[in-house]
Amino acid sequence: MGEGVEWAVHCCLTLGWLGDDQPVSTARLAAGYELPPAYLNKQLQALVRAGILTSTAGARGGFRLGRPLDKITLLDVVTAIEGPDEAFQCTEIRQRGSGAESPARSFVAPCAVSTAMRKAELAYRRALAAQTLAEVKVAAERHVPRLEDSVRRWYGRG
Amino acid sequence: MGEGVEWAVHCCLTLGWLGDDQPVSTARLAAGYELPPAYLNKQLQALVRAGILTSTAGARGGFRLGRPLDKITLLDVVTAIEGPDEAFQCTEIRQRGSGAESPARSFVAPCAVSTAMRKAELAYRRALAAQTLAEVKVAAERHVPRLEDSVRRWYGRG
DNA sequence: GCCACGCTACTCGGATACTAAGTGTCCGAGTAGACCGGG
DNA sequence: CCCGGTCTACTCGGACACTTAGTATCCGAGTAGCGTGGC
Repeated sequence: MGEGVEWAVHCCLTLGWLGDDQPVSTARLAAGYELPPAYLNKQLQALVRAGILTSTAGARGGFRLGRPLDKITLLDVVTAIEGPDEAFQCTEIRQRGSGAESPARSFVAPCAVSTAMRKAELAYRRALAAQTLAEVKVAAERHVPRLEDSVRRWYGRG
Repeated sequence: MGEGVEWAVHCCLTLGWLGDDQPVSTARLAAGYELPPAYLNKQLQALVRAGILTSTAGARGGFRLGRPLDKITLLDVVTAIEGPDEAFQCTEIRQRGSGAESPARSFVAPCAVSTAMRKAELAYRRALAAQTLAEVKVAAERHVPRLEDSVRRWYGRG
């Protein structure tokens, strides 16, 4: 999994702490985590395409949350960055070679291996979808007191 | 996720159908699924290193199951092929930049993002560990009747 | 006829190229605000 | 003093290099069985 996911989640949380009053530019977000600005911008563009963020161009432009954090799940972010298709891709190798002798039943019977892998991946996606960014934000604040104030202060009170 | 996982699972199932009487070479397994033999051999080597398979060199050599299929989980195969480390790697970007002002608490407080992602990935691994290759084999036989006979016949009765 | 030796064919195993996805960077299009001149 | 136009600075957005992981291949080390020669 690419590291863009980590960047995206942290940036969304930061946007949540700073509030939607005014957009935050890529440069400031990148400076906050010491990330390459241009590449971070690429990831944020993916979030915009997914509707998680909204972007405003021009001077004093930047990124804003597209909807409140409790309406954004971890699955939304992962899907936006990593793409919609799941990790395990069944290439139907069972139909090649020895399985080729019976082409008739090839398309009706599901691949047992694929089914088993999909079951696990579904559990993964369910666990991701069950967690909203609002919950993650609360957990972070619970671990570190005064976190929101600290962030707002660092970014120049948002 | 690499396609080697699919190859590995199918090969293990085939070895289960053929029985452990005599080892099966890479060439025959590769011919059964029309896969590149040398590369498949590489994946099988990974399974041997993980203890899932045992290899015997020399003429009439090949691969055998290291233990019965009901003692091999999907997680075992995935870990053997993809490696032990999990997909999401926390690089602790929260400590860089804005978070650097408080280095003291950096190592005590866990990263909320990492915790959330790990929770999902744990669900994934649990779902993988809950399924043994024996169960997958039974499922495949349920979908396609006479499957074992068909496989044994294609491989020259094992 | 039986046994020991050597030989060949076959297999795994790791070292070596090739390809694609992920990572990182740069430059152009567009906009909002600021500055300046005129009324 | 107020308003409109222009101009600049800043931002997003996509197009262009670079690096690492994954894919594919080849060749060497080692072994089991078979053939051959000797006893």
